[in-house]
Amino acid sequence: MKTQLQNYFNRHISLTEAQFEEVYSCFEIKTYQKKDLLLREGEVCQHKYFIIDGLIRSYYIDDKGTEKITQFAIENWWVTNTESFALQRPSNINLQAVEETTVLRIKKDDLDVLLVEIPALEKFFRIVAENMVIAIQRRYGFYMKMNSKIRYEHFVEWIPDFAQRVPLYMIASYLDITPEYLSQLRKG
Amino acid sequence: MKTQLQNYFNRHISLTEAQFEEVYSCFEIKTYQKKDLLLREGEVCQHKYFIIDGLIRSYYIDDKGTEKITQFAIENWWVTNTESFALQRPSNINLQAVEETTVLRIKKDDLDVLLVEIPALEKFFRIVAENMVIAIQRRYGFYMKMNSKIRYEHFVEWIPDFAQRVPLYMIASYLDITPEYLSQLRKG
DNA sequence: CGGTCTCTTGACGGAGTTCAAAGCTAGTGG
DNA sequence: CCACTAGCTTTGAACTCCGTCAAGAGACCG
Repeated sequence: MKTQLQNYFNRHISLTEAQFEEVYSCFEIKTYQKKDLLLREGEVCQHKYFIIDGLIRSYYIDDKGTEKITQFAIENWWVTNTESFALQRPSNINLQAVEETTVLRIKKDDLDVLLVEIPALEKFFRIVAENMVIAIQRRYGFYMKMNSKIRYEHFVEWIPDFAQRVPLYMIASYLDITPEYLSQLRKG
Repeated sequence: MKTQLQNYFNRHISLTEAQFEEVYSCFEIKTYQKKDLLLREGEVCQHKYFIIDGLIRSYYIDDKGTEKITQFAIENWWVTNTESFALQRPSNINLQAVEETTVLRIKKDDLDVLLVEIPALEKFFRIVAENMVIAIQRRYGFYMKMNSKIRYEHFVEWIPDFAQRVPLYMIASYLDITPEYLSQLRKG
């Protein structure tokens, strides 16, 4: 658990043992049961979460009362609602555990202090943010180019892991297809 | 021009006069004519651009040979192809001046050096990257929720500036509508 | 003026949604 | 170990939004 986080930091920056200890001491271990909410729509997001094990989804409820999934995240991913966290505004999405999920989480206040004390962390989170930009752009780029069928095939092929662990109707929602139409696609 | 950049830095961090001079000395002034390319598909993106004046679009050509616009940027915005720049991979998009455009640009190599010498810049670009995440998520979030008509109305109302300076068919492309259908929408 | 770039019109077709209903499946309690 | 229920997936028919194609009308520029 501790080494899992440490390995992640070491991918991008090098912290001394003492520095990492200081960082780690700011994190809190939390386990969420299936369907527990990490963040509720309307609340201000106070944490960044590093997923040790499990699966988180980010979703909102549209005008018609339908759940719309905007993101999945698994082991070794960072999750938060960037907008709510950075600007300290009410969140427009929910974060929910799809499975039983264990995370290391850090409070915004603690992170702000750490960023001042250990400037290398600025670089770390800059890179994390840039990678997020790249990931989001890739996703929506692909998304706009391809039709539903190809989106689904790509999803299954590219992240088979998710296809196993997540019910179909959630995949449909994430791909912005109705479950009914996805059903059609899987037939033919 | 110099103060325009300085003001932008000061929004997020405070640099001493000497530090800013060092930073500024790494930037180069460039003016592009209408239709000039700042970055061509297939090239590796070597610069971040800060727009002093003008209007840039980011686009690619799809399978059918149609231009697809993924982004507009104007005065006081940063532009680059994040993926190509950060990972030093061939770009999948073009950056082009829609009007005559003046920018301050910085090379990746020079920026990398600056980031080491002036760690405050790490914070600056972390925030810029986070803001980009927020902007992209807002855009595509809105995008997925709303139909073409509302997307167009929102675009005109929200950024009337662009609606003035950019031909309709580019707006259509950006909103992922055909020019023909946009024409329909504007009628009714 | 002639050409190129931009915007509009209308007929048609297709991808994907909606609605209503039924079939499956797995977990739960008796 | 069976029965029941809630959660998940499938079906099919009607409908809608939006793209495609082909053509024409302005508008701007040399």
